[in-house]
Amino acid sequence: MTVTYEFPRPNLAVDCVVFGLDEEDLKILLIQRAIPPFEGRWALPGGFVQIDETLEEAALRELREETGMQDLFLEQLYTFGAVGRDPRERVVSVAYYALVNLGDHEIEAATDARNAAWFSVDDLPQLAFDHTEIVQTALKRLKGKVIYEPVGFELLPRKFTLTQLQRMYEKILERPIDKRNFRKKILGMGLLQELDEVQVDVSHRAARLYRFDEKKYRRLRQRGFNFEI
Amino acid sequence: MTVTYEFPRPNLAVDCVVFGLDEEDLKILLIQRAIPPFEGRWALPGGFVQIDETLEEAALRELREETGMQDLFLEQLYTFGAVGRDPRERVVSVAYYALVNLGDHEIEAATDARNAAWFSVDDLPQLAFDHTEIVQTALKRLKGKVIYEPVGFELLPRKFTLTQLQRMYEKILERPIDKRNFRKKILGMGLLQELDEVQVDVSHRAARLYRFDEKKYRRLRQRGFNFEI
DNA sequence: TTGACTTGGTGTCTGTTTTACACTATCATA
DNA sequence: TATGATAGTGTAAAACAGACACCAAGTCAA
Repeated sequence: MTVTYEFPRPNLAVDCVVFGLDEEDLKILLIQRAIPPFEGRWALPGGFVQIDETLEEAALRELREETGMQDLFLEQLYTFGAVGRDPRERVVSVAYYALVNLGDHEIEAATDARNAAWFSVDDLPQLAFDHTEIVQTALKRLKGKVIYEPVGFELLPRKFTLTQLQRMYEKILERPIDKRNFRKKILGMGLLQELDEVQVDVSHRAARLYRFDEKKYRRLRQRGFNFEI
Repeated sequence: MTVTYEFPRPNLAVDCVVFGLDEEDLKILLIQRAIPPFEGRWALPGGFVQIDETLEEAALRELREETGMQDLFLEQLYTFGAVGRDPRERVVSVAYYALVNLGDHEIEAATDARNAAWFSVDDLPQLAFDHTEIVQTALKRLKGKVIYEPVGFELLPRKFTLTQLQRMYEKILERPIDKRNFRKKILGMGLLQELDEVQVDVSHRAARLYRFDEKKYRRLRQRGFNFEI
């Protein structure tokens, strides 16, 4: 099955920057390419957009096919259209990004991918295509976004401690935050629900657990509340 | 000359939201379509991306061809990829936006456009395709951006009064701003160069003229200075 | 069982920023 | 020379941001 057009068209692709967080680092999900070009090289999960699916559908499909990941919230990042970014032919790629909790998702390599794995953002391998630039753009955007929207909760497990939350902000913003000021501010926003539970299996005083109260968030957001950190 | 591909491909387009400002209103540049679909309907300037040009080059070319506008700074806005957004066939469109001073640019309708004209953003005609959605997205972005970057100067003539500057912020942000606080803040940033000139031909006390000092802006920006309004 | 270690949890003070607010100055024109 | 239009200016109060240090609770090992 082939198609004929009057003028040549760029091929249209999507790429996904999926962020995760563990105790150590902010991480990104990469796949190892099983086919040329850049066979064997690590790359962002992604692929070509089919004629009858939206861009976001394409991104979700490729993520599922290549990494087994499902049900995540994608946000559009930027569209990369440099003429030589793919050595085969003209490819324009719409990049998306997502935040996930590492524990919630089992990854599994599949179609077109030899392997899928998490890499610390400050220790990435050499990437295929212009994917290093895409990752840089995503990091910048995440950093910019986390300041004025409580967006990072998706990186944490549903129940978390204030210290975990603070570490997350410190990792994304790449600067230390004062513990007392942070707690004052974040509790003052009224977005956290204090639970009657504490950490278990820790070899020191157990910290209280909290969870993100999405209802309160939506209420406050509607009123134009300011979530700056 | 035709081309044949193994799989169908979306057609790739660009669209431009060009903002301008006059004494009355924030405006947007529209063209009246000379060809179907939506013949005669007003639409954003834009068109298909050629195989050997970048997205931004395509946007600049279309602007020049359709409106005569040249030499403007485009910033990528968002990529619109809904499946039925163009009635003819699948078209994915990368939207750009720009700010210009109305006085600096003569517009002239050309290729594919019957006419080109400025429309007040709160009195737009019915637009072709999903262009109303694109305009809404651009307005939201402009509003978000103007708060933390001194971006609006491009909307004003090179020499302007503080009142003109304040009116611009009020029009974009859609809220009144206190005159004294505004002046304190904006002068405190050190981005404005006070000129030895005042308005002429006004039937009241003439206001001092200022201009935007791009050098100072770049210096401050490098140091991570905060330009919040 | 006690002491050392680890992380949790808390309040105050100070300087800065933001906001609210009203009158005089200058110029043109009638 | 009076009127009308816009320019230009300062202060006080409140809110916010940032710096800073110690005790509490639990685990573990001697």
